[in-house]
Amino acid sequence: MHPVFYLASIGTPEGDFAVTYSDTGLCALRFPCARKRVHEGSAGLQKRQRSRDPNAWCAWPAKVRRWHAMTAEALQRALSGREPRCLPPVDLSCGTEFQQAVWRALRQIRRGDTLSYGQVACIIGRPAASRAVGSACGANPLPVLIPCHRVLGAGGRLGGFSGGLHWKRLLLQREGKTF
DNA sequence: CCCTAGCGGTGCT
DNA sequence: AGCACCGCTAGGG
Repeated sequence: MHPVFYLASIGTPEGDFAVTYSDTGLCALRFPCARKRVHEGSAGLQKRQRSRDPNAWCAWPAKVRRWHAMTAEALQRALSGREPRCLPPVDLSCGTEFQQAVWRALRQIRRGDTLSYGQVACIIGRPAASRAVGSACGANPLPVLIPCHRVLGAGGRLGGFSGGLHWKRLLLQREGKTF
């Protein structure tokens, strides 16, 4: 059974986000104007369908269309600093065990809260792996929705952000944090 | 502010 | 197996 991905985009005031669904859930989201392709280099993508093609859109399983509607609403809410009401099922299977452990931890950080990379490392039981936590955050396939922007450097430093620090600042600002 | 050493996961060769 | 990345951190100018 070959993997199937469904590609779409979500328009927001900040631009168009690209999203990808697998047959088990939402699996990737890219910031507007981010050139990097999702799942590049994988053996997958045998079959893919774009929302720009209305016929392809109609051919999407109902469940995926449902997920897409949920994702669009969640993204709008998250971008305006509110907590998403609900998310579609999420497919994080592209990550290693370590990365998935980090991503799970990130999902527990509530709006308006922040942790340091070191604190996340402690939470997942690898207190010396703060640097690796940073790498795992950078590999987060669902930025914004999995709030890697809520992880800061020790001592309240802003730290990094793969998608560009302006996004991190904006997201934190929308959640009432000043940077 | 800078620099350094030490750290752990990941991907490429 | 080795190695060069990295969204790190603590310590010392």
